[in-house]
Amino acid sequence: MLNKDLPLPLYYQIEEYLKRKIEEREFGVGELIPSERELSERFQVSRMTVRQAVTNLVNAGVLYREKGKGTFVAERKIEQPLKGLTSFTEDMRQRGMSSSSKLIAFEAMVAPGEIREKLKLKDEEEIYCVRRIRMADRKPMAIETTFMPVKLLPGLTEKIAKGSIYHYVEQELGMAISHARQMIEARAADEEQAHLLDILPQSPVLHIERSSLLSKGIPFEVVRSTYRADRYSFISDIER
Amino acid sequence: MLNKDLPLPLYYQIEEYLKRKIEEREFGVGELIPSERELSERFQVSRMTVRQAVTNLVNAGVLYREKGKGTFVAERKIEQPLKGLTSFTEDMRQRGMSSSSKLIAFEAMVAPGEIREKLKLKDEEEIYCVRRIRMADRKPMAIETTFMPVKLLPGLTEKIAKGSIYHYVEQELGMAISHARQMIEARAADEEQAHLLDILPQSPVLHIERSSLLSKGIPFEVVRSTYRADRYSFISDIER
DNA sequence: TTTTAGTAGTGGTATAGACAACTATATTTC
DNA sequence: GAAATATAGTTGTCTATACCACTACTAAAA
Repeated sequence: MLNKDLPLPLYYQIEEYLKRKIEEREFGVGELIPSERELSERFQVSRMTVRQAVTNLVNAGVLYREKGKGTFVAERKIEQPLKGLTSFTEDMRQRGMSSSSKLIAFEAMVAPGEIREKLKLKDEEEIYCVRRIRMADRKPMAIETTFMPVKLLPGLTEKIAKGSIYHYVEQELGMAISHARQMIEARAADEEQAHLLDILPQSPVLHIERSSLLSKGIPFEVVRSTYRADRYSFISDIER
Repeated sequence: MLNKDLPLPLYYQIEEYLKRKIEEREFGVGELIPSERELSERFQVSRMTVRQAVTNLVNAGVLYREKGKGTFVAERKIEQPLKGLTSFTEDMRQRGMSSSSKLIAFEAMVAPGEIREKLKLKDEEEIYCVRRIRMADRKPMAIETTFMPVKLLPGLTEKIAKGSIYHYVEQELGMAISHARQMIEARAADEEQAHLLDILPQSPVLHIERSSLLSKGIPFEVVRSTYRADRYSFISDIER
């Protein structure tokens, strides 16, 4: 069942096995999975190795344990995983819509005070300011303004900014965004926003400001977005 | 340093030790903590036990590891922890405001179709419907309508509904809400909402619908809230 | 019939060791 | 001096075992 020659850890292969069985409904929601001792016997690994696999899935919310009884398959939280930390591109894809962008501003500038503080930059340090209209199914969905330190994105070009910056950062630069804080407000659209989003002035809009950090807590970006309320709702899962 | 007679696991005592040292700035942000072997030597426990403690703190985001180098103290994510899953009462307390409620409806009724589906109830099953105006610093902040299965809250009274239902559920009934899904939208206030919130009709409001589950995935409540946009913004932390 | 005690099975905690993969530094070799 | 090589220290993975606490069931005792 397991391949000891593969460069993949055994506990990881066991995780994949368990997830597959759950996916295939062989282990149904609320049901017991085989005991740790039985799995270690079946896969010919030590119980500690099985335990590492099961513990990871418990932490991920896929399984839960009850002392003296066994380990059970947890209720699925999600129809779509709907990870909170996704790019606009990915967000729209998950919602089953096509996405595109219209770049309306792309410049490097000295960071204004408020942004400088949030990105923890020194005085005079430069940032990119990228302003885009985000389209879903070819209709305006949001206005998005992104501020990022120039020093973190040496090779950023206008061409990249027209697509997915997240994709560039993760695939090309190999950096990973680890967490973010968001503030969500309801506002009334001003004249400019209404014009760009093709709605009436004073229409309700969802305003989101997100500050994202790379691993080790390095501030990466501040994003201010204004979404059409009639086309967008923000969904999040909350734990504990 | 550790007490082997205490009914507390050794790994837990090591977790507390490490968190204390970080709190006291003895292990500063970004600095190396002692290696796993050194800690196991110091506390006279096996390395696996130290590893369990460190792994838990890595999962909690307090530490991060780098292979071949060591384990480091992570940047603090939070000024206030700002847990997502809090009651209105707790939410306002964290924001430094006093909270109170005005009960405007409290009744048991057969669940309408939409709510029945979300709470996974059988036909004809009854729910409580609690409608409250939520006040912060004595001014209206939100209108909140809560739907809960009667069978889960046998002793719910109007008196309790005037205060914190979450407090009653957790402290008196001993049930714990484990996770929730929220949908957040921007809307324009209708006549009734505007009147209850003391704002002008068509003012922007934040509409939040939350579905909460107890452990093991039992649906507990559906809450629909309408917040004054000029007084409230929704803040959340997102991982990975 | 009811209660009590036993027993087998579960996850929870902990040990002592082993080797692999990776990083940084020092040493040797060219 | 520069490059290749050792080596010491780190986390990553894994083993084989042990005993504890808890649950569910069974068998014996009241």
